[in-house]
Amino acid sequence: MLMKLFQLQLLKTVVNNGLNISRAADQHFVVQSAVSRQLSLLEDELGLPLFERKGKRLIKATDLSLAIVQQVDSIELAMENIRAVADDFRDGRQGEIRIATTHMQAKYFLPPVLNAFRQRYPKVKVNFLQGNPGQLVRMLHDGEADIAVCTEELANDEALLTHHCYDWNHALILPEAHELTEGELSLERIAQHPILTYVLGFTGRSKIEKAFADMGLSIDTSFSATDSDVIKSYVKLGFGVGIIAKISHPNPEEGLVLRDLADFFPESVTRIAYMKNKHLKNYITDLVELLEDFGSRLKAP
Amino acid sequence: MLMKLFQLQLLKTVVNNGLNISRAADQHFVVQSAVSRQLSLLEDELGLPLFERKGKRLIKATDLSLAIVQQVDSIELAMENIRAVADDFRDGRQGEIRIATTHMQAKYFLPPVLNAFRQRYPKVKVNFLQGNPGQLVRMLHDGEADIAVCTEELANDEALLTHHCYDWNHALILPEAHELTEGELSLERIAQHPILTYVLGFTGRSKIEKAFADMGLSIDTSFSATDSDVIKSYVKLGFGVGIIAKISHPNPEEGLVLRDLADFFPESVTRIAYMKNKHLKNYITDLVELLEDFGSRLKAP
DNA sequence: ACTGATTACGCAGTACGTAATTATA
DNA sequence: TATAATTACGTACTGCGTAATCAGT
Repeated sequence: MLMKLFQLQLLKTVVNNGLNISRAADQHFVVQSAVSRQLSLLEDELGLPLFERKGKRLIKATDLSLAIVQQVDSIELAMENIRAVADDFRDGRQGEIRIATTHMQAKYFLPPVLNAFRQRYPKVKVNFLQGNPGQLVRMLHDGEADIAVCTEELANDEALLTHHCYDWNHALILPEAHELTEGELSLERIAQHPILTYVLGFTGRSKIEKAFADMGLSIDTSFSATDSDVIKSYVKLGFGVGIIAKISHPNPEEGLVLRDLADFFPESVTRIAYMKNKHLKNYITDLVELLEDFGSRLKAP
Repeated sequence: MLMKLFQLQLLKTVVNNGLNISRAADQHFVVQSAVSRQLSLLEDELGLPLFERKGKRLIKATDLSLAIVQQVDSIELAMENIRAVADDFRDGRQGEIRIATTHMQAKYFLPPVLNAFRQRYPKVKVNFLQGNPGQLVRMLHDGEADIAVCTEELANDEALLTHHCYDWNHALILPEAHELTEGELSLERIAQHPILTYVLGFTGRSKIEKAFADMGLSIDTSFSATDSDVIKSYVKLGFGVGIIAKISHPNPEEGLVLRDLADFFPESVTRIAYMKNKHLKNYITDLVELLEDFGSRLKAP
């Protein structure tokens, strides 16, 4: 086991920085020559090249390098786990939690949950990382976030463990006095108006598309946002009718009318996810439980 | 990440050697004081004790230590994987393979498979590690073996990946001129004789016990062995009737009679197993395929 | 010319070994 | 008294930084 962990980490950083040794050196707070030397030593020990070179320029990472980088990920995770366990034992009531989530969850679902959490763990720092579901998954993989809360994508990733949180439905949000505020609703009627909803990859957008397509209806979705509030604002301004998560309009609001669309789109499921092999600090485990509790209580009256 | 890998490995060795620092030091080819110092430094860094001490004696590993040891396992696996991948790239046609298996597989199923394997990879060294199924699983976990081939236990272990290999049945092995060589067989008739079969935990022994118990029959199993050959020898000497895997008596043999017992005991399944996160060298992957091929061909005439 | 990788050399810090010290069984 | 862990001290080695060199764009 002469192979040093630091050498492996350097390799990872080089590979993840476009094969630029200088940049990698900066990130590890050492000079280029040091990195160059360590990588040479590693190559010597393995008896194989880590890069395809053109003179002194690195052209391409070998398959070996890529395989090593994967293993380094797992090693670094284990190292972080050790630190996390130690933190738990030192003082399980303080620390930090990084929650990757979407705007909708952060604004409409999480506030009461985090309020309860904060009462139990007043010393834990809570950080939000926002992004689309694809980005959230990446954040988990890269160790930038501890847990993710969102609606799509999470279920299909082998490396993730997920918990069910809550089910929700879409709703129509209309300007006051819009013709759709009256009478029986139908996808046909809705399709005749410009539709304001979430950007692709977000909070159930795919289900909306599909429902209209299945009925052979084409819709005008020239306006989309990641964010229910933005959608509501433009609905108010008369840009069209909004389709948003029902829970993102909890209270009646001046100038807006909400109508349920549960009959037209399938239920969406919000889930909690984290990396399978990651050690969850005790307060994170507790937060996951809180999320499940609050989630299941949403259904009940 | 000041935490050094070597420190963590020392900790693991100490924990796995009854908290004896001196012994751990020997295993790593350093002196006691060095280990003692490194562990102190690790404790300082983590800010927590790794052991409960009574004066200068180590009494007990803390939960923290145990958690660390787990993570170290995963780190060491990753390191070995890196070496394995490198070996593959250097020369994928040579190396070593350590097969953990039982006597029955080693003697009656594996020979033709390994013959085929040897022709493809003449330079690969093949090592057998024999043991009972429980030991085989431990060998996989501890990295002493690359793959295991056996009948029981393998299916329930979360950390293992398994492949189906082949199904087999039990058979009765009798001395010539035994009364059971004639007439219709039944568990009742068999139960009237002393039964020679495998020791507990082996090759379907549990299924034998159960079949008799389900019929309310008690059997005399005062003699048992891990090994079909031993059983056969004693059957020949008139110690009783043998129940063995049918495939461990492929050819007629002077003084012995074989009768099928497929109707009385459920089929047993032989499986191939290896650690989920382990990198399999290409020739190991090939061997697994060979095992599956030969296994599936057993059924066909 | 300039960016970026490799090689050469002196220096500092880390970790080992020897040995003395302390504590338990 | 014997075994085993901790502490003290001198030494060797590993790996950094500075700087010079070399190779592409």
